[in-house]
Amino acid sequence: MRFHNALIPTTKEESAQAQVLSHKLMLRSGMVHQLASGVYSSLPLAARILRNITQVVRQHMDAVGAQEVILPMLQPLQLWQTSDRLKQFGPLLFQLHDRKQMPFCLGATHEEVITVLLRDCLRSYRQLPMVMYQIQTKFRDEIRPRFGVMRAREFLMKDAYSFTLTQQETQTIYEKMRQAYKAIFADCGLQTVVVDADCGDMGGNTSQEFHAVAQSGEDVLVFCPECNYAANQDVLPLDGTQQKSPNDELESRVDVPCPACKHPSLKQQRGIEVGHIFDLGTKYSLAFQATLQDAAGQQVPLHMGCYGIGVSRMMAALIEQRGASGCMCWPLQIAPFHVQLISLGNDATVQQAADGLYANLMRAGVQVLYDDRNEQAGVKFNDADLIGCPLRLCLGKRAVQQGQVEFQQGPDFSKSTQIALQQAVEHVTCQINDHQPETAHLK
RNA sequence: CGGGGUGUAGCUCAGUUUGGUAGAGCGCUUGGUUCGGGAUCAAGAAGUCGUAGGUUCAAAUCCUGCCACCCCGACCA
Repeated sequence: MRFHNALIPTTKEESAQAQVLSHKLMLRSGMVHQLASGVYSSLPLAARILRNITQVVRQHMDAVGAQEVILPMLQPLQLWQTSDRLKQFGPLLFQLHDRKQMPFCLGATHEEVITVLLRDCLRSYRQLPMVMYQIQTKFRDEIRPRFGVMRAREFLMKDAYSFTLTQQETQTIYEKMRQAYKAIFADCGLQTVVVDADCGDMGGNTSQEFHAVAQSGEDVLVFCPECNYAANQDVLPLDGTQQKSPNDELESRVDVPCPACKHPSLKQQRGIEVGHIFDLGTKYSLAFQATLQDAAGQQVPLHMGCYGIGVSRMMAALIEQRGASGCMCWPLQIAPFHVQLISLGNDATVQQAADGLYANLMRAGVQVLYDDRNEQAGVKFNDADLIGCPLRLCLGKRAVQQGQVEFQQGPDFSKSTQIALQQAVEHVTCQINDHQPETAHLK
């Protein structure tokens, strides 16, 4: 993509609206544009990043045998009455009416829809287990949208639902999904931890959350320094005197005994919830009479699990973990472009060389953002820092005369190496092909 | 929903106290000099001052209602 006619409206000044790093950086780098509170357009950079994240998600979901579907965003409100969720979830739903005054809502989540679908379409228990997933926009009229796409009213989510005949089978799939989730976050270069969580409005028995550890996180997590107990602080019984939030420090502690090993205090950290998995039990299958005959000829309600990933929130979480004021470096597999190619000055030979290199990179299948604008070096470098492509190629007059190009690799762009112009494409493709997804630390 | 704050050019803001014909910087357009970390000179375009009503000879400025957005709390991926 050539920069001069790309929709990448970077800005020198910071928006007054943004408070957290990821929001500031997304606005400054021209990734997103706010249309209303909690409602954002994704510009080309963000769209490409989201596409890359969803690609990783699809790979892992397909690998565990989940089947991709597309469920309706428009849902009859009646479904939510049937599942008895209208009371708790009602205010969160965007509700509307069709021309006959039938009440509808925009999909905030899809347990009801998927249960009805599988109830009507499953023929035999022999088809089980079955796992369905979709990647779709969700609508929630959040009490308080904030921090840009971090808590938006319209956001991109991957939601999956599993159906089995027994609780044990659900447990097996739950564990498979847990492993898949770890792999997804690791492949995306996001450092996450898994903690025990509250089931909330979803209902069901067990649930665990995946958190990207970050100081700007909205959740407080607790960890036992002795055993491997880890939980969202919400599930701990705290009295008013105990310190609820870990102030400004990255880590702090709370004097509550570990529920697992009775160690007298727990470590606290903040996290951004990027994934949540639930064992739903039979709550929805009972409500919608989603049953099948088992081998003994008995009608039994299906056991369900559900598994969500906040795709657009992951994008923000990556910036929180990897960004700094005015600069970012995306993991190669998620980056909007592999390479940012920068031509410096308006010398004709430089431009010619850069045009040629751009064409060759494109031909080799490299995703490249070519800054072909007639701008000062400083402008181009600053924009490159903001956009955060992990590889950078820089062509100046001196280098071109010597048949060389400057190569840089994030996150430390202060170092650079000179490589022969002729070898540049090969060098870059090697970097891309040899790249191993960064393995994030997992608990 | 309660508490706090902000709405003036595409963006960041001044001007509001004390009413008197709309300002700056950045960005944008045209031309010149520059060209490896947001350069510079000259000329220019751009605003129903969130919105509706009121007070007044006169309102961005004073009064009332409404709306939007941001921040602090309960909710969630």
